[in-house]
Amino acid sequence: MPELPDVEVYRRYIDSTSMQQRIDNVHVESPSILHETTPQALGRVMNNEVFHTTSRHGKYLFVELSNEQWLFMHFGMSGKLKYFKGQSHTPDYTRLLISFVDDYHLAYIAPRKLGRIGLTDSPKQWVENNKLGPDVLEISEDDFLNLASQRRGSVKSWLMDQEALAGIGNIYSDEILFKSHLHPKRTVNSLTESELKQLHKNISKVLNTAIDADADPGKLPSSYLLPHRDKGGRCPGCKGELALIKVGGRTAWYCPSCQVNS
DNA sequence: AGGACGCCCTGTTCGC
DNA sequence: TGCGAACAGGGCGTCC
Repeated sequence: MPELPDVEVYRRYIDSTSMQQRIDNVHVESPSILHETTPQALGRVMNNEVFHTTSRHGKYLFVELSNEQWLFMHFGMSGKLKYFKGQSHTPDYTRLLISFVDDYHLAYIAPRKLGRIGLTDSPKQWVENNKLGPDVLEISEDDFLNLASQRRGSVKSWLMDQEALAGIGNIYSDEILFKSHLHPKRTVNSLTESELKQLHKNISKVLNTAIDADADPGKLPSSYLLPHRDKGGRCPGCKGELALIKVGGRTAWYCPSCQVNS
């Protein structure tokens, strides 16, 4: 589930818990989550350093160490973080445990080991090498319109394509399309300029609202789709039953009355 | 280019 | 009740 809002909440969590503490151990429980590095290299680079700054691009979280190397984390479908005291309290499914002095720890938890973790000396370069599109909260209206003009296919697939726009996943694409009254299968080239401008505004509104709600769907306004996005769920607007289709191999929930494919 | 699919991985939910 | 199948989610690779 971790999409841009979740990752931004994790970034702030690290900022408020884990900065400026000497790292005295790095334990990799599941080496398969490492991307182009090894447990030994991770330990060598991180031991005796401290976290300096954090940043985020799309669904990727970057943490700068005091030696100017960066740790990056991606959370796959089930990843999260937990900061705690006392190693005996290590959560289940901890795949990476970063231990600070005085028995404080930061756990990277991922029941489904689909996330990945690695090192880079430049987040900017890393984003380029991995062909990530612009962070979707940073993109201007003009650039958004320009990107749309180069795109065909369904609007939902476009929003979720990390090479096109970085940060939106399945859950929040549904929410953004609901707020924009757009059917998930509407083609990008069929969208009017005014629909695109509205879509661009709604991306920021929805994602920022989610961040303010700690990326907890239960804390979102009941006028949002997500609290109702389940079997038997009803549209908070017209009260009609929500529908379920596959778009790009993903489950898309939408309101067939409020989001018409025309 | 983009859609359809399978795969990764595992806890949870569904169907018989 | 109990079992296995299907599903969820993000990303990547392959085929068309």
